[in-house]
Amino acid sequence: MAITLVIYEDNVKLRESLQLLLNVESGFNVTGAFSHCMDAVSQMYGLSPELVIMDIDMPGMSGIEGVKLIKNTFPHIRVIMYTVFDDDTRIFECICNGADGYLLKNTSPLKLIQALQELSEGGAPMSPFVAQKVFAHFRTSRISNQTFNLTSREIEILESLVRGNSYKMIADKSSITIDTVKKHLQNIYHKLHVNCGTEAVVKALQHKIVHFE
Amino acid sequence: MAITLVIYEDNVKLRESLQLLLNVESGFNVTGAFSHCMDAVSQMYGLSPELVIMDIDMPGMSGIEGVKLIKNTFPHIRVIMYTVFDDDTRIFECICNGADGYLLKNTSPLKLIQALQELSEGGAPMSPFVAQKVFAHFRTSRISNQTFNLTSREIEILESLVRGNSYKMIADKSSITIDTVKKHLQNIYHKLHVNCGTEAVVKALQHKIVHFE
DNA sequence: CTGGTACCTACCTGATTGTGTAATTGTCAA
DNA sequence: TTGACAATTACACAATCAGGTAGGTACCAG
Repeated sequence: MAITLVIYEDNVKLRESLQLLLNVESGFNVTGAFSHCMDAVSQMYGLSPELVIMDIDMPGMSGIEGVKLIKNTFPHIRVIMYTVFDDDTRIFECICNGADGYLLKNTSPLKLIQALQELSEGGAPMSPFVAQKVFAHFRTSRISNQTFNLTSREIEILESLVRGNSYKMIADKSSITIDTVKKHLQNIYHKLHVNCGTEAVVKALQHKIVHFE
Repeated sequence: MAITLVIYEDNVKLRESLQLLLNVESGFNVTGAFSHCMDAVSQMYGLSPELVIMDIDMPGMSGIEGVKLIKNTFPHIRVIMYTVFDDDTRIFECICNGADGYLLKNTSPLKLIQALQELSEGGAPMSPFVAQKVFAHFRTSRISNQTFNLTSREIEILESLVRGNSYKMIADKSSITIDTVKKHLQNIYHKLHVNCGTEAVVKALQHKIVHFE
């Protein structure tokens, strides 16, 4: 069962090369290849491919807009960016717009094929350079939770609170009594310099002591 | 030129399997395999491998601590997590501590080898499930505030709640009675499909209905 | 003008949350 | 071994929160 895909790439030569490469490669079936993504919605509707390869620099509408257009209406279609641009701004904008992968154009044909395979399996293939930037982003956006000196047990309780559990539910999940939960939260509130659960939740999320689901 | 690597994994069978697999595979050379990472610093100093495979659940010191230990002193050594844990907290903590990749233990030997190759080339190999979580982290603002249809008054009340105000304080600030505040919040909870203030706060921040100060 | 919606108020009831004090156990380091 | 600290439990009291019910005003669209 071949994986169907559509290509958006304004460079004719590259577009035709990709099309040829992937159609020769067993396992893929290029059902469409276009020089711009302004008609992406109707094209997705007509072709309903599994994957989309999206260039950024195209006439009329950029691929950054294109990926948003596609993912807003067809969130199940997996879109990978394929571009020469490796700056933070474009990378993060594409990911925020729903891109599922990000390949630089210096990628070898073999790696490209591996990436598309990975993409169809639910992965998020990235060129090494891009992957580094993505990981680096996590390490900078972190205001060490060390400053609050919460114990692991306290973090557990706090996380439970953030997940929307009541004292009673926290008690059950952590196999302790409700009074102990109260005590822990009291200590947590002091350590976080807050006065109630609501504030504690905000602070926990803000300082990434606990993450969104 | 074989890629040198060290394995930290407390399960004897798995550790020996990995060692065997990777030593047979041309291109790799396992120069060390240990059941805990408490002596990682001296081991890194002695063996100076290019890559490290790090389990999380190990006696004494967890791999989460281990990766921090290694990366703090040897930032050039590339460390990939290899674990059964797929929760947000552990994943993000490992990345923040400097992990360069994150593989789940259900990964096939072939994929493992590909991942190690990718790791040594500067990439950040991740299991598909992990990759999705990492990408999802960038997209917290994608769900439109419109979907909840909160009125401006309700957003005002909700924001006040997020800022840590009690019902009474909200009532004062918005110049309404405490009973009205309750009624508004009741409506807000219904619209957000939550059952308490804590959950409402999380949802408000997650979907950027209200922003951090 | 009638219905829908946002907004506001009030009251009642029960559950939950937050604070204080006090005590026990285990671990770890000086 | 003593002291510090994490984790635990308990009880009591006050404050706050959440649900339900029942109304009232104002404004806008059919």
